[in-house]
Amino acid sequence: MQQPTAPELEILKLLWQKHPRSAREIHDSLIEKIHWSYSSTRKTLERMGEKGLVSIEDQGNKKIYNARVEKIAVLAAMTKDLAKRVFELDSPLPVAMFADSHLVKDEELEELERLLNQKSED
Amino acid sequence: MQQPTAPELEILKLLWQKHPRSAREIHDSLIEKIHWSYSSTRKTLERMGEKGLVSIEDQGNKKIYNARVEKIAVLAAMTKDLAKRVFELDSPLPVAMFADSHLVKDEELEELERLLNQKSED
DNA sequence: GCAAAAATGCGACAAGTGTCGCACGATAAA
DNA sequence: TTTATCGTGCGACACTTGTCGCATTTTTGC
Repeated sequence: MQQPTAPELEILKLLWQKHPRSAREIHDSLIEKIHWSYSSTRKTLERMGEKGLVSIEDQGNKKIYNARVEKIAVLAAMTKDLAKRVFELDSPLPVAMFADSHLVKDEELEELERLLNQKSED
Repeated sequence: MQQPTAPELEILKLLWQKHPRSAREIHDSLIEKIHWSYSSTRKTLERMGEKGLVSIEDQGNKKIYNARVEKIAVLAAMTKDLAKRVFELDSPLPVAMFADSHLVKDEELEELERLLNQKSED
């Protein structure tokens, strides 16, 4: 799975909270974290579509965006990348570490653990 | 501190093991992990010099390279980036997580912990 | 029905990165 | 000293990413 860049991740976080959303809605929520123009939000969304990170649907003449990658899967992949590529760890990191993240709900911890333990293809 | 890219990190890991080294030596060790040409190793080294990741010294007519950023500092920065940017965690991650990494010696755990606990400037 | 506001479709540009290749001076081996 | 090798200095090119702007088409509030 393609790893999202920093701004892309912020957009995904929004969509994970609630989707679908329009570019305008995403932009308005995003603006607090990323100070850039509406054009930048749109272009980033377009590129995320190309990468498969979001799906783009036409609703009449408007477009609406949905996250196309799963939250826990992305978080797990990024974590495993750090563990493996940076720390060269072979054993999986404990989920406990991330239990405090408000991004991860209790019910999701199990899934995160499962994914963390799963050996990834390099 | 500039975060190293993936290939840059591999080079740093080599230098942290033993430096200074020549471009040739680095390349020969690196080739097992990264399959690219000697030119690529050299260019990457050159760019790392510009970024301040390595220092480049002339020894006679040859050049030798030294890591210019500290191992534990880099590892801590990358870890904190994940915790904060990805998981939006405020409390620091426990060092225990990385105790198994062969990159981190026991004596270094303390320093890593100190750095992990240190709030970073965003 | 029309003008203002919003959404789209694109194109653009600079910076950063991955990845080479080539020409030239320095060195070491024959 | 002549040559084969090695190291260095650069330039180059394609792609990705950050970040916009503009011209058109739609939508919508009088």
